[in-house]
Amino acid sequence: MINKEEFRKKIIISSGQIFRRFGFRKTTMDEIARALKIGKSSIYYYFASKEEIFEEVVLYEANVLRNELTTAIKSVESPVDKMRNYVFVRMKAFEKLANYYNAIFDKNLDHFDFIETVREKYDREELAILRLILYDGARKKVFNVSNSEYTALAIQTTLKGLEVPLFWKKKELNIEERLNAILDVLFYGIVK
Amino acid sequence: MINKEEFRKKIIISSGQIFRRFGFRKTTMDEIARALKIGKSSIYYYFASKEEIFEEVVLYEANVLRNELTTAIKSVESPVDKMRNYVFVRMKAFEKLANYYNAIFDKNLDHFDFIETVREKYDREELAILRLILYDGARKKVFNVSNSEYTALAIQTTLKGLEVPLFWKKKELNIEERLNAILDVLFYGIVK
DNA sequence: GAATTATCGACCAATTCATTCGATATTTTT
DNA sequence: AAAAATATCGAATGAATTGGTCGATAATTC
Repeated sequence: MINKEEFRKKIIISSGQIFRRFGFRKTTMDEIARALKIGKSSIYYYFASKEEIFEEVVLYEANVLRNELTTAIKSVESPVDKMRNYVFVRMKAFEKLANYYNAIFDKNLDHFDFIETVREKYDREELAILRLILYDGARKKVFNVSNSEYTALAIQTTLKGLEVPLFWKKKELNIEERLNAILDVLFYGIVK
Repeated sequence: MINKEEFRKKIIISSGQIFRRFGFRKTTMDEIARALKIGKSSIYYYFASKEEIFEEVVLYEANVLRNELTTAIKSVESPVDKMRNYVFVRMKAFEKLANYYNAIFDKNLDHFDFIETVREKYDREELAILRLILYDGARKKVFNVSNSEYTALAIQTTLKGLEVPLFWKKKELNIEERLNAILDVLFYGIVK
């Protein structure tokens, strides 16, 4: 009916929801199998281990976010709108990310470096995107930035600042109400 | 510093958060102890078993909801406002209840009857409250109900209808957006 | 009908977990 | 300050859970 690769993806998506909800340790292979209505041993035909599934879930989820952000940027023309959209979507994504942080920090620390690598890569990409938007905006004289590199770093840091509560309380953030305030602060002094 | 009964309550509140988040099975005594910064064995000085803690958590949480609802009713005068407040608070409470349903259904089915008893009691009380408000409103001629008993049952059934999704998907309901619609439907044909 | 692909039940070793228990602090009472 | 009562904990345990293996056997493809 469907090929192996597709079924792997099916497992990734399904188990992703469980990992997100319960974290790595508290998610059992039995649960993953039950959710897919297959035998537990069948999973090992597609994946070598629980860890492998989890790592692919993280990778997959990172890609989903990447795509959402790319779409958000492409859907508008002006650099100002691009930046606004990016920040908006990225902030909305935190609510989902919150659950992944639980899953990740719950994990045995042995393979923590894998997550770190994924995150570092994501951060580098983000920085490049921000830099590009800012640079373009400066060129078109809608942004008032002298050094796109530094401003990109500043914006990213603000964005990261929103994540900090996730490390402390395992609750969703109330992004909605802060959204406009933060957007204003971010753009104050940048937009001409 | 504080007496035994107070410390029991502390345990109930603290472990309640964990139960709510992970369910009965996935909550460990170690976690409960760690959250309270005490040794695992110390818990058994206050409670006989994990089950006992859980049951008291359910009881406690039911009381919290009870109080919230009572306050919501007492804070206003007219029967119409009372009814509106009750329905509103009860609906808002679902978001919290959603987590408890997870905790409860996750539990071994052996002691399911305990939960059922608690719920039945709660339902009876709710019915009495609704009936009282309706009866009072009818007497004051602000409600157009001929049989408070039946109307109370109808309203409770609608309220319960909102819970059904909790049995299927383990997600919070988006109460907010349905709120006004449902309030309108509920009161349509009742308020004079 | 042989070869390949996919699924599964039964099993295992390792770990996790709730609970027990004796020892020892800490506080209260006498 | 001794005795009694209250409170805390580390270590141990037996039972249950869990990630993973393996051989058998379907189901599908060639």
